[in-house]
Amino acid sequence: MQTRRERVRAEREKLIVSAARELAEAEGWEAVTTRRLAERVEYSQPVLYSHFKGKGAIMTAVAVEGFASMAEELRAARTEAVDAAGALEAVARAYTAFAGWRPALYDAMFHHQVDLPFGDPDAPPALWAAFNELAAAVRPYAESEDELGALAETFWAALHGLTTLMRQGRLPNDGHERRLALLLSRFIGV
Amino acid sequence: MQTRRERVRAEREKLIVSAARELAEAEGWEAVTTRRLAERVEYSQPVLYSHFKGKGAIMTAVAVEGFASMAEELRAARTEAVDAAGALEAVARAYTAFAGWRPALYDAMFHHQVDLPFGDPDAPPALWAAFNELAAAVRPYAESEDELGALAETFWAALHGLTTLMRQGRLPNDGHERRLALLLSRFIGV
DNA sequence: CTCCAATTCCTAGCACCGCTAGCATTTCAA
DNA sequence: TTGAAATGCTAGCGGTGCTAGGAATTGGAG
Repeated sequence: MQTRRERVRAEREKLIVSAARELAEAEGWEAVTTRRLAERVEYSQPVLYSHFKGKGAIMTAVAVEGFASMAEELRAARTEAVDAAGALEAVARAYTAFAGWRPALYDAMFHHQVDLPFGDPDAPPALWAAFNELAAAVRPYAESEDELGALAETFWAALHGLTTLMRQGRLPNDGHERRLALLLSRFIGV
Repeated sequence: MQTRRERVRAEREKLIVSAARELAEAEGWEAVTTRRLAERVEYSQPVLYSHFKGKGAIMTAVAVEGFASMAEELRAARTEAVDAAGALEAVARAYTAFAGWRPALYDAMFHHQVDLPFGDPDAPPALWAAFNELAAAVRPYAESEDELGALAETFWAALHGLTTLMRQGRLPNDGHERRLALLLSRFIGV
Protein backbone atom coordinates (compact mmCIF):
# COMPACT_ATOMS: atom_id res chain seq x y z
CA MET A 1 0.00 0.00 0.00
CA GLN A 2 3.05 2.29 -0.18
CA THR A 3 2.38 2.97 -3.82
CA ARG A 4 -0.93 4.71 -3.18
CA ARG A 5 0.71 7.27 -0.95
CA GLU A 6 3.52 7.72 -3.39
CA ARG A 7 1.04 8.25 -6.18
CA VAL A 8 -0.81 11.05 -4.46
CA ARG A 9 2.49 12.62 -3.48
CA ALA A 10 3.67 12.57 -7.08
CA GLU A 11 0.38 14.07 -8.16
CA ARG A 12 0.65 16.87 -5.67
CA GLU A 13 4.19 17.54 -6.79
CA LYS A 14 2.95 17.99 -10.33
CA LEU A 15 0.24 20.26 -9.03
CA ILE A 16 2.82 22.48 -7.38
CA VAL A 17 4.91 22.74 -10.51
CA SER A 18 1.88 23.49 -12.65
CA ALA A 19 0.63 26.11 -10.23
CA ALA A 20 4.03 27.77 -10.20
CA ARG A 21 4.15 27.83 -13.99
CA GLU A 22 0.63 29.17 -14.31
CA LEU A 23 1.17 31.85 -11.72
CA ALA A 24 4.41 32.88 -13.39
CA GLU A 25 2.81 32.98 -16.81
CA ALA A 26 -0.07 35.04 -15.48
CA GLU A 27 1.78 37.56 -13.33
CA GLY A 28 5.52 36.99 -13.81
CA TRP A 29 7.99 35.25 -11.56
CA GLU A 30 8.19 38.14 -9.13
CA ALA A 31 4.60 37.30 -8.18
CA VAL A 32 5.46 33.68 -7.44
CA THR A 33 6.12 33.69 -3.72
CA THR A 34 6.02 30.61 -1.58
CA ARG A 35 3.04 32.03 0.27
CA ARG A 36 0.99 32.68 -2.84
CA LEU A 37 1.98 29.34 -4.30
CA ALA A 38 0.97 27.52 -1.15
CA GLU A 39 -2.36 29.34 -1.10
CA ARG A 40 -2.93 28.38 -4.71
CA VAL A 41 -2.40 24.66 -4.17
CA GLU A 42 -4.40 24.92 -0.94
CA TYR A 43 -1.66 23.70 1.33
CA SER A 44 0.55 25.47 3.82
CA GLN A 45 4.00 26.74 2.97
CA PRO A 46 6.01 23.93 4.61
CA VAL A 47 4.36 21.39 2.33
CA LEU A 48 6.26 22.90 -0.57
CA TYR A 49 9.50 22.21 1.23
CA SER A 50 8.59 18.56 1.76
CA HIS A 51 8.59 18.22 -2.03
CA PHE A 52 11.33 20.63 -3.08
CA LYS A 53 14.51 21.85 -1.48
CA GLY A 54 13.42 25.41 -2.01
CA LYS A 55 11.83 27.87 -4.38
CA GLY A 56 14.74 27.47 -6.76
CA ALA A 57 14.07 23.77 -7.12
CA ILE A 58 10.47 24.49 -8.07
CA MET A 59 11.61 26.92 -10.73
CA THR A 60 14.06 24.33 -11.99
CA ALA A 61 11.21 21.84 -12.37
CA VAL A 62 9.26 24.41 -14.36
CA ALA A 63 12.31 25.04 -16.50
CA VAL A 64 12.61 21.36 -17.37
CA GLU A 65 8.96 21.35 -18.41
CA GLY A 66 9.82 24.37 -20.54
CA PHE A 67 12.64 22.59 -22.33
CA ALA A 68 10.37 19.68 -23.14
CA SER A 69 7.77 22.03 -24.52
CA MET A 70 10.32 23.94 -26.54
CA ALA A 71 11.77 20.73 -27.95
CA GLU A 72 8.34 19.75 -29.21
CA GLU A 73 7.79 23.03 -30.97
CA LEU A 74 11.24 23.09 -32.52
CA ARG A 75 10.78 19.52 -33.74
CA ALA A 76 7.42 20.31 -35.29
CA ALA A 77 8.84 23.34 -37.07
CA ARG A 78 11.87 21.46 -38.34
CA THR A 79 10.10 18.38 -39.64
CA GLU A 80 7.50 20.38 -41.48
CA ALA A 81 10.09 22.22 -43.55
CA VAL A 82 10.94 20.98 -47.02
CA ASP A 83 14.64 21.77 -47.27
CA ALA A 84 17.61 22.54 -45.09
CA ALA A 85 17.38 26.30 -45.38
CA GLY A 86 13.67 26.20 -44.66
CA ALA A 87 14.27 24.01 -41.65
CA LEU A 88 16.84 26.36 -40.16
CA GLU A 89 14.55 29.30 -40.67
CA ALA A 90 11.56 27.46 -39.25
CA VAL A 91 13.49 26.42 -36.15
CA ALA A 92 14.77 29.95 -35.64
CA ARG A 93 11.28 31.36 -35.93
CA ALA A 94 9.87 28.72 -33.61
CA TYR A 95 12.56 29.52 -31.08
CA THR A 96 11.93 33.24 -30.98
CA ALA A 97 8.17 32.69 -31.09
CA PHE A 98 8.41 30.39 -28.08
CA ALA A 99 10.34 33.00 -26.13
CA GLY A 100 7.77 35.60 -27.09
CA TRP A 101 4.69 33.57 -26.30
CA ARG A 102 5.83 31.97 -23.10
CA PRO A 103 8.12 34.53 -21.52
CA ALA A 104 7.79 33.19 -17.99
CA LEU A 105 8.79 29.74 -19.12
CA TYR A 106 11.72 31.15 -21.05
CA ASP A 107 12.77 33.11 -17.99
CA ALA A 108 12.82 29.99 -15.87
CA MET A 109 14.88 28.21 -18.50
CA PHE A 110 17.43 30.93 -19.11
CA HIS A 111 17.26 34.00 -16.93
CA HIS A 112 17.13 32.51 -13.48
CA GLN A 113 20.10 30.43 -12.58
CA VAL A 114 18.77 26.94 -12.19
CA ASP A 115 20.98 24.22 -10.83
CA LEU A 116 20.94 22.06 -13.97
CA PRO A 117 23.91 20.28 -15.54
CA PHE A 118 23.75 21.80 -19.00
CA GLY A 119 25.82 20.02 -21.58
CA ASP A 120 26.44 17.19 -19.19
CA PRO A 121 25.64 13.66 -20.37
CA ASP A 122 23.24 13.23 -17.46
CA ALA A 123 21.36 16.44 -18.01
CA PRO A 124 17.58 15.96 -18.16
CA PRO A 125 16.53 14.45 -21.51
CA ALA A 126 14.34 17.48 -22.21
CA LEU A 127 17.41 19.71 -22.33
CA TRP A 128 19.12 17.44 -24.81
CA ALA A 129 15.97 17.15 -26.85
CA ALA A 130 15.77 20.90 -27.30
CA PHE A 131 19.45 21.25 -28.08
CA ASN A 132 19.38 18.33 -30.48
CA GLU A 133 16.64 19.98 -32.50
CA LEU A 134 18.88 22.99 -32.99
CA ALA A 135 21.79 20.73 -33.86
CA ALA A 136 19.70 18.82 -36.40
CA ALA A 137 18.64 22.04 -38.08
CA VAL A 138 22.23 23.28 -38.22
CA ARG A 139 23.83 20.00 -39.32
CA PRO A 140 23.66 20.65 -43.09
CA TYR A 141 25.73 23.77 -42.54
CA ALA A 142 28.48 22.25 -40.44
CA GLU A 143 31.72 21.49 -42.23
CA SER A 144 32.25 18.38 -40.16
CA GLU A 145 30.47 16.35 -37.54
CA ASP A 146 33.15 17.53 -35.17
CA GLU A 147 32.18 21.15 -35.78
CA LEU A 148 28.47 20.53 -35.38
CA GLY A 149 28.29 20.98 -31.63
CA ALA A 150 30.03 24.33 -31.60
CA LEU A 151 28.02 25.57 -34.56
CA ALA A 152 24.75 24.62 -32.91
CA GLU A 153 25.83 26.34 -29.72
CA THR A 154 26.75 29.48 -31.63
CA PHE A 155 23.45 29.57 -33.47
CA TRP A 156 21.60 28.96 -30.24
CA ALA A 157 23.49 31.78 -28.57
CA ALA A 158 22.60 34.16 -31.38
CA LEU A 159 18.91 33.31 -31.10
CA HIS A 160 19.08 33.65 -27.34
CA GLY A 161 20.71 37.05 -27.64
CA LEU A 162 18.12 38.29 -30.10
CA THR A 163 15.17 37.19 -28.01
CA THR A 164 16.46 38.32 -24.64
CA LEU A 165 17.68 41.72 -25.79
CA MET A 166 14.39 42.34 -27.53
CA ARG A 167 12.22 41.21 -24.66
CA GLN A 168 14.12 43.37 -22.22
CA GLY A 169 13.67 46.41 -24.41
CA ARG A 170 17.34 46.56 -25.39
CA LEU A 171 16.39 46.04 -29.04
CA PRO A 172 13.41 47.59 -30.84
CA ASN A 173 10.64 45.11 -31.53
CA ASP A 174 10.03 46.12 -35.08
CA GLY A 175 13.48 45.25 -36.31
CA HIS A 176 13.15 41.62 -35.31
CA GLU A 177 12.28 40.23 -38.73
CA ARG A 178 15.18 42.00 -40.31
CA ARG A 179 17.66 40.84 -37.70
CA LEU A 180 16.44 37.28 -37.97
CA ALA A 181 16.81 37.38 -41.75
CA LEU A 182 20.34 38.73 -41.40
CA LEU A 183 21.28 36.04 -38.93
CA LEU A 184 19.87 33.29 -41.13
CA SER A 185 21.65 34.62 -44.20
CA ARG A 186 24.96 34.52 -42.33
CA PHE A 187 24.44 30.92 -41.28
CA ILE A 188 22.91 29.61 -44.48
CA GLY A 189 25.48 31.41 -46.63
CA VAL A 190 23.94 33.94 -49.01
CA MET B 1 25.74 79.50 -1.48
CA GLN B 2 23.33 77.01 -3.05
CA THR B 3 26.06 75.65 -5.24
CA ARG B 4 28.21 74.43 -2.36
CA ARG B 5 25.41 72.26 -1.05
CA GLU B 6 24.70 70.98 -4.51
CA ARG B 7 28.33 70.12 -5.00
CA VAL B 8 28.57 67.98 -1.90
CA ARG B 9 25.30 66.32 -2.79
CA ALA B 10 26.61 65.42 -6.23
CA GLU B 11 29.77 64.08 -4.69
CA ARG B 12 27.85 61.89 -2.30
CA GLU B 13 25.73 60.61 -5.14
CA LYS B 14 28.86 59.50 -6.97
CA LEU B 15 30.05 57.89 -3.78
CA ILE B 16 26.87 55.84 -3.54
CA VAL B 17 27.13 54.62 -7.13
CA SER B 18 30.79 53.73 -6.72
CA ALA B 19 30.11 51.89 -3.51
CA ALA B 20 27.32 49.92 -5.14
CA ARG B 21 29.55 48.98 -8.07
CA GLU B 22 32.44 47.98 -5.84
CA LEU B 23 30.25 45.92 -3.55
CA ALA B 24 28.63 44.20 -6.53
CA GLU B 25 32.00 43.48 -8.13
CA ALA B 26 33.33 42.09 -4.87
CA GLU B 27 30.40 39.95 -3.78
CA GLY B 28 27.78 40.01 -6.51
CA TRP B 29 24.54 41.97 -6.73
CA GLU B 30 22.72 39.70 -4.31
CA ALA B 31 25.03 41.09 -1.62
CA VAL B 32 24.13 44.69 -2.47
CA THR B 33 21.31 45.45 -0.04
CA THR B 34 20.27 48.94 0.87
CA ARG B 35 21.43 48.31 4.43
CA ARG B 36 24.91 47.18 3.48
CA LEU B 37 25.23 49.97 0.94
CA ALA B 38 24.19 52.57 3.50
CA GLU B 39 26.68 51.18 5.99
CA ARG B 40 29.41 51.34 3.36
CA VAL B 41 28.86 55.00 2.55
CA GLU B 42 28.44 55.71 6.27
CA TYR B 43 24.95 57.13 6.03
CA SER B 44 21.59 55.74 6.98
CA GLN B 45 19.30 53.97 4.55
CA PRO B 46 16.89 56.85 3.90
CA VAL B 47 19.75 58.96 2.56
CA LEU B 48 19.95 56.63 -0.43
CA TYR B 49 16.33 57.39 -1.18
CA SER B 50 16.95 61.11 -1.13
CA HIS B 51 19.29 60.59 -4.08
CA PHE B 52 17.65 57.74 -5.94
CA LYS B 53 14.09 56.59 -6.36
CA GLY B 54 15.04 53.11 -5.24
CA LYS B 55 17.60 50.37 -5.46
CA GLY B 56 16.80 49.93 -9.13
CA ALA B 57 17.79 53.51 -9.89
CA ILE B 58 21.15 52.96 -8.23
CA MET B 59 21.73 49.87 -10.36
CA THR B 60 20.76 51.85 -13.43
CA ALA B 61 23.40 54.45 -12.59
CA VAL B 62 25.97 51.69 -12.25
CA ALA B 63 24.85 50.28 -15.59
CA VAL B 64 25.42 53.61 -17.32
CA GLU B 65 28.94 53.71 -15.89
CA GLY B 66 29.35 50.23 -17.27
CA PHE B 67 28.36 51.24 -20.79
CA ALA B 68 30.86 54.08 -20.70
CA SER B 69 33.57 51.71 -19.58
CA MET B 70 32.67 49.14 -22.22
CA ALA B 71 32.63 51.77 -24.94
CA GLU B 72 36.19 52.74 -24.05
CA GLU B 73 37.44 49.19 -24.24
CA LEU B 74 35.67 48.46 -27.50
CA ARG B 75 37.06 51.64 -29.01
CA ALA B 76 40.60 50.80 -27.93
CA ALA B 77 40.32 47.33 -29.41
CA ARG B 78 38.86 48.58 -32.68
CA THR B 79 41.29 51.41 -33.32
CA GLU B 80 44.34 49.26 -32.66
CA ALA B 81 43.41 46.76 -35.34
CA VAL B 82 44.94 47.03 -38.79
CA ASP B 83 42.11 45.90 -41.05
CA ALA B 84 38.36 45.42 -41.02
CA ALA B 85 38.42 41.73 -40.17
CA GLY B 86 40.93 42.31 -37.41
CA ALA B 87 38.79 45.11 -36.02
CA LEU B 88 35.67 42.97 -35.90
CA GLU B 89 37.54 40.19 -34.17
CA ALA B 90 39.19 42.57 -31.73
CA VAL B 91 35.86 44.15 -30.81
CA ALA B 92 34.26 40.76 -30.36
CA ARG B 93 37.07 39.62 -28.11
CA ALA B 94 36.98 42.86 -26.14
CA TYR B 95 33.24 42.45 -25.67
CA THR B 96 33.40 38.92 -24.31
CA ALA B 97 36.45 39.78 -22.24
CA PHE B 98 34.61 42.69 -20.68
CA ALA B 99 31.71 40.47 -19.73
CA GLY B 100 34.12 37.95 -18.27
CA TRP B 101 36.23 40.38 -16.30
CA ARG B 102 33.50 42.60 -14.97
CA PRO B 103 30.53 40.29 -14.54
CA ALA B 104 28.74 42.46 -11.99
CA LEU B 105 28.91 45.44 -14.29
CA TYR B 106 27.67 43.36 -17.20
CA ASP B 107 24.81 42.07 -15.04
CA ALA B 108 23.72 45.60 -14.22
CA MET B 109 23.84 46.52 -17.91
CA PHE B 110 22.00 43.51 -19.24
CA HIS B 111 20.57 41.08 -16.74
CA HIS B 112 18.67 43.37 -14.42
CA GLN B 113 15.93 45.32 -16.04
CA VAL B 114 17.03 48.90 -15.77
CA ASP B 115 14.65 51.62 -16.76
CA LEU B 116 16.75 52.99 -19.63
CA PRO B 117 15.52 54.10 -23.06
CA PHE B 118 17.65 51.83 -25.22
CA GLY B 119 17.77 52.76 -28.85
CA ASP B 120 16.00 56.00 -28.10
CA PRO B 121 17.61 59.23 -29.33
CA ASP B 122 17.75 60.51 -25.79
CA ALA B 123 19.33 57.44 -24.29
CA PRO B 124 22.43 58.20 -22.23
CA PRO B 125 25.43 58.96 -24.47
CA ALA B 126 27.36 56.07 -22.94
CA LEU B 127 24.83 53.62 -24.37
CA TRP B 128 25.18 55.07 -27.83
CA ALA B 129 28.94 55.16 -27.52
CA ALA B 130 29.09 51.42 -26.84
CA PHE B 131 26.63 50.57 -29.60
CA ASN B 132 28.39 52.85 -32.07
CA GLU B 133 31.65 51.00 -31.53
CA LEU B 134 29.95 47.77 -32.53
CA ALA B 135 28.37 49.50 -35.50
CA ALA B 136 31.72 50.91 -36.61
CA ALA B 137 33.33 47.49 -36.46
CA VAL B 138 30.49 45.95 -38.46
CA ARG B 139 30.17 48.73 -41.05
CA PRO B 140 32.53 47.20 -43.65
CA TYR B 141 30.30 44.14 -43.75
CA ALA B 142 26.99 45.90 -44.20
CA GLU B 143 25.59 45.92 -47.70
CA SER B 144 24.15 49.37 -47.19
CA GLU B 145 24.14 52.12 -44.63
CA ASP B 146 20.49 51.31 -44.18
CA GLU B 147 21.32 47.75 -43.17
CA LEU B 148 24.07 48.76 -40.77
CA GLY B 149 21.89 49.24 -37.71
CA ALA B 150 20.21 45.86 -37.94
CA LEU B 151 23.50 44.12 -38.65
CA ALA B 152 25.16 45.72 -35.64
CA GLU B 153 22.22 44.72 -33.48
CA THR B 154 22.40 41.16 -34.72
CA PHE B 155 26.12 40.90 -34.08
CA TRP B 156 25.65 42.43 -30.68
CA ALA B 157 22.91 39.93 -29.87
CA ALA B 158 25.13 37.03 -30.89
CA LEU B 159 27.94 38.23 -28.64
CA HIS B 160 25.50 38.79 -25.83
CA GLY B 161 24.11 35.29 -26.23
CA LEU B 162 27.54 33.71 -26.21
CA THR B 163 28.69 35.53 -23.11
CA THR B 164 25.55 35.13 -21.06
CA LEU B 165 24.99 31.47 -21.85
CA MET B 166 28.59 30.73 -21.02
CA ARG B 167 28.66 32.70 -17.81
CA GLN B 168 25.47 31.02 -16.61
CA GLY B 169 26.91 27.59 -17.26
CA ARG B 170 24.60 26.91 -20.19
CA LEU B 171 27.60 26.62 -22.50
CA PRO B 172 30.92 24.94 -21.67
CA ASN B 173 33.74 27.41 -21.09
CA ASP B 174 36.30 25.60 -23.17
CA GLY B 175 34.40 25.89 -26.42
CA HIS B 176 34.36 29.66 -26.31
CA GLU B 177 37.26 30.27 -28.71
CA ARG B 178 35.79 27.92 -31.24
CA ARG B 179 32.32 29.47 -31.06
CA LEU B 180 33.76 32.95 -31.37
CA ALA B 181 35.76 31.91 -34.43
CA LEU B 182 32.66 30.39 -36.01
CA LEU B 183 30.62 33.51 -35.34
CA LEU B 184 33.31 35.76 -36.83
CA SER B 185 33.66 33.59 -39.90
CA ARG B 186 29.93 33.85 -40.52
CA PHE B 187 29.98 37.63 -40.28
CA ILE B 188 33.26 38.25 -42.09
CA GLY B 189 32.38 35.76 -44.82
CA VAL B 190 34.96 32.96 -45.02
C1' DC C 1 23.72 88.11 18.24
C1' DT C 2 19.21 86.04 18.12
C1' DC C 3 15.61 83.71 16.23
C1' DC C 4 13.10 80.94 13.21
C1' DA C 5 12.32 78.42 9.07
C1' DA C 6 14.28 75.16 5.95
C1' DT C 7 17.02 71.47 5.20
C1' DT C 8 19.35 67.27 6.60
C1' DC C 9 19.45 62.82 8.41
C1' DC C 10 18.41 59.19 11.85
C1' DT C 11 15.48 55.90 14.53
C1' DA C 12 11.89 52.97 14.25
C1' DG C 13 8.83 50.39 11.88
C1' DC C 14 5.81 48.47 7.90
C1' DA C 15 4.73 44.67 4.87
C1' DC C 16 6.80 41.35 2.63
C1' DC C 17 10.31 37.59 1.51
C1' DG C 18 12.37 32.42 1.85
C1' DC C 19 12.59 29.13 5.08
C1' DT C 20 12.11 26.10 9.52
C1' DA C 21 11.15 24.42 14.35
C1' DG C 22 7.77 22.22 16.96
C1' DC C 23 3.53 20.35 17.73
C1' DA C 24 -1.30 18.58 16.66
C1' DT C 25 -3.58 15.44 13.86
C1' DT C 26 -4.28 11.66 10.95
C1' DT C 27 -3.10 7.22 9.07
C1' DC C 28 -2.28 2.49 9.21
C1' DA C 29 -0.01 -1.88 10.45
C1' DA C 30 0.49 -4.96 14.48
C1' DT D 1 -7.42 -1.37 19.94
C1' DT D 2 -3.13 0.61 20.18
C1' DG D 3 1.08 2.91 19.28
C1' DA D 4 4.38 4.49 16.03
C1' DA D 5 5.05 6.77 11.76
C1' DA D 6 3.78 10.03 8.50
C1' DT D 7 1.45 14.29 7.58
C1' DG D 8 0.53 19.18 7.57
C1' DC D 9 -0.44 23.02 10.40
C1' DT D 10 0.71 27.48 13.27
C1' DA D 11 4.02 30.50 14.57
C1' DG D 12 8.18 32.61 14.09
C1' DC D 13 13.22 33.82 12.56
C1' DG D 14 16.20 36.79 10.14
C1' DG D 15 16.29 39.12 6.16
C1' DT D 16 14.51 42.41 2.22
C1' DG D 17 13.07 47.28 0.03
C1' DC D 18 11.13 51.21 1.51
C1' DT D 19 8.98 55.17 4.45
C1' DA D 20 6.81 58.00 8.25
C1' DG D 21 7.93 61.21 11.81
C1' DG D 22 10.70 63.69 14.55
C1' DA D 23 15.37 65.39 16.20
C1' DA D 24 19.36 67.92 14.98
C1' DT D 25 21.80 71.07 12.12
C1' DT D 26 22.20 74.87 9.09
C1' DG D 27 21.99 79.61 7.53
C1' DG D 28 19.72 83.91 6.28
C1' DA D 29 16.66 87.83 8.34
C1' DG D 30 15.85 91.14 11.89
